[in-house]
Amino acid sequence: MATIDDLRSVALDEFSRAGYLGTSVARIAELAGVSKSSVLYHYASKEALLDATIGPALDGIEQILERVRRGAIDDSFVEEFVDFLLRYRLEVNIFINQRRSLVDVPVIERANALVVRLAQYFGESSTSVEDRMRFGIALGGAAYCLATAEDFSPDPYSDEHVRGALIDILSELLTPVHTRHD
Amino acid sequence: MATIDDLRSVALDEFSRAGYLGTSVARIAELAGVSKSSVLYHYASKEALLDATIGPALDGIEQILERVRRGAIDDSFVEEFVDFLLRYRLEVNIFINQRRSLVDVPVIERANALVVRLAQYFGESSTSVEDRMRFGIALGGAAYCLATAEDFSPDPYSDEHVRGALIDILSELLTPVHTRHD
DNA sequence: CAGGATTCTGACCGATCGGTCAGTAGCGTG
DNA sequence: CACGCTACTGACCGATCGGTCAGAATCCTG
Repeated sequence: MATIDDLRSVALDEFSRAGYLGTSVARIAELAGVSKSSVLYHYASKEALLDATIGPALDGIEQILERVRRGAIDDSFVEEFVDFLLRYRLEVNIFINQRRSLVDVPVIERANALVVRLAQYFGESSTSVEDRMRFGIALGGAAYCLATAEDFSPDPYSDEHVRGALIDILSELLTPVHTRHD
Repeated sequence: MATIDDLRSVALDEFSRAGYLGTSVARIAELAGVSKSSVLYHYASKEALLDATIGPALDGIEQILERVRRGAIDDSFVEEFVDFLLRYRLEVNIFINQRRSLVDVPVIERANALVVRLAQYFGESSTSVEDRMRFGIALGGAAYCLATAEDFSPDPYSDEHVRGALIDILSELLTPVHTRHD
């Protein structure tokens, strides 16, 4: 169904731009060119729509977690992580920036748990404050940067350009101090 | 008046935690132990309360801008910038994470303009994508990290510890590539 | 104590919210 | 054509939103 995908696409844009609480079901319906009732026909509730919107991105995080769990964090991991951020930039922006205001929403709690688990992998090798903050800055900063890039620059940069820059910066950030000082 | 300051303090916490849209005037009144009418007696509107909440932090940004305009960005600038982030961590978190969902609020538009101006100072010396992203990651990442630190770690680190780590990380991030490669 | 200003409150308002429901339009198949 | 299923809609609901207002409580000062 084209409508279902359209609704999810519209919801993704609006949930990221105006926020989940700042986006009404009627607004999504208006942007998609259907009635509010039609939105709630395809998706049982506004929450179910959020679920469908960021669900795939959460599955992507689980894949990354599985990969981290198996092997160590090497250079190719940063590359894969950046590709994930680029692919799901709006979804990541949603559950990074709005997770604290949507504590009672199940899918957000799932996102919270995943992010915490991911953060733990970075924190367990080194319990220093700085290394923990490096991961937080990398994640929160990249999410902020990718979602608001068009606000600061009129013409968006090419994805390849942004990808290269992000890999450089995040490699620098996520490489622990003790390995850099070898 | 203790009540007025209490209300602003409560509003600061809630606007940062649950978001401006996710915080009702009644909720603020409940947390402050007064009636909703009393809140709207001291502050003409919910928007005026937001104004009083993040206004001082915006004044702080203007001071930083003035300093940047006068002199170059040196090591002590990062230190001052970190102190600003630590002092106004909740306020910064509010207008960094919610500025896109509150586009019609005047005080948020003021914050937007200030952040854009600050970003321009970093972008004008180098128009490269990477240098622009470095500033975005530093600002968005630090705001995210400082506001959500307690979510990931049960016991908060001391401010001095966080301050030192943040200065290290942001110095590394904000030092342009061309100077590092000298 | 008297009285005016300040502080505070409950009752109420229109608007908007997410969600329900009965009903209809369209479409493919027998 | 007739049937059944999917897609869709307008009307409506209770709840909550920000905000208003008349009046009560409190406080300060003469």
